Amino acid sequence: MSTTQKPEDRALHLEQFLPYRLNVVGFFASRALGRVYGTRFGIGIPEWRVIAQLGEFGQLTSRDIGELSQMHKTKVSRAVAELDKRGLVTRAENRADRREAFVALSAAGQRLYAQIVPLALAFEERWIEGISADELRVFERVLALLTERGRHLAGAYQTEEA
Amino acid sequence: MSTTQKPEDRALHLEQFLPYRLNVVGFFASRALGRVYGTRFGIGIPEWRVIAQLGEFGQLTSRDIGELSQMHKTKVSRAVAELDKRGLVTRAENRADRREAFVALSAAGQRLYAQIVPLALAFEERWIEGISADELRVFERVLALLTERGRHLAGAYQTEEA
DNA sequence: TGACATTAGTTGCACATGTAACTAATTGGA
DNA sequence: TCCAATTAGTTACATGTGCAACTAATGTCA
Repeated sequence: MSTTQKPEDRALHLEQFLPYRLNVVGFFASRALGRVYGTRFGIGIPEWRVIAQLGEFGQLTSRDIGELSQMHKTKVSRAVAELDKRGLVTRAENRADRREAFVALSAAGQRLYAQIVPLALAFEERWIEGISADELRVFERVLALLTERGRHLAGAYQTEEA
Repeated sequence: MSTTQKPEDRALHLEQFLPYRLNVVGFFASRALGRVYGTRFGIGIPEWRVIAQLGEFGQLTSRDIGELSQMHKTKVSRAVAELDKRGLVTRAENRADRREAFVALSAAGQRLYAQIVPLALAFEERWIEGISADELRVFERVLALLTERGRHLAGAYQTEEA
């Protein structure tokens, strides 16, 4: 017998297994942020993502929001409906294509956005504190690559690009 | 007015926002793996984590499994029950402490584990292919740091360490 | 023009999951 | 010894979410 091992014969250690590790850190991120938004503003992650995109881009259709923030269209639909119910967004039918509607932050929504953004940035700041710029650059580059490959390995949602 | 900006006055770009990015990549990881296990073996992520830990450590209580694999005790309970129903694990009461039970892979479970491990490792391999060892080292170190901080920022489950 | 395909968005349904409450067993003092 | 506190594990309940099916509007092509 050979002592050489095919990569596939290596042992598996879950705590070193990259997909597992990424899932865990993503879970922590989501949970920590959800705690910030939830306790102070009473909104969840999907609602936060909608607000963030509208705050950045001003006016979007639900379809756009879903594509930009990687959310299933039903999740977007429900988040927008919830924000509408709370008066944080407005919906205006596109008269050139009456299937879709332009969603935008209301005045109250803009005030909320202005409150959340500093908290979000401070949260991020505290999280990456002490990590060198060089290391962060490498980390973010690898992360972008893994995300792009992951998107394909995962197989897209119906609504995402084919 | 000063032109200097406090960090908190920076604009927010969701697609650059680290918690968001980590959550997205973690979602892709989970979904891609779930596809592999689900289509070929009919098991989900929680079941896979239980199997992985038992394959690695041989015999564990549900409590241990939850701690090692970062899962809520109810998720572990249900996953173990499901695997038990399929005959993939065995449960043996600990006679020294009859509250808990030792869970282990059955013969069928061990065969399944032996089948899954190469697939999981190949999946990981394909995912990180082409990334230099140096970059990966940096990436994993930063990832470990972010995970540890995220664990605290997220606040622990009831069952995790206080 | 008309028929079929496509798209934006919503909703019914089934399922997964966290919280809280629970049972049963054990531990730790007074 | 006895009672309160703790722990392992399960379950009822409410909620979140994806898929499939749906409606309404638009695009396409003959």
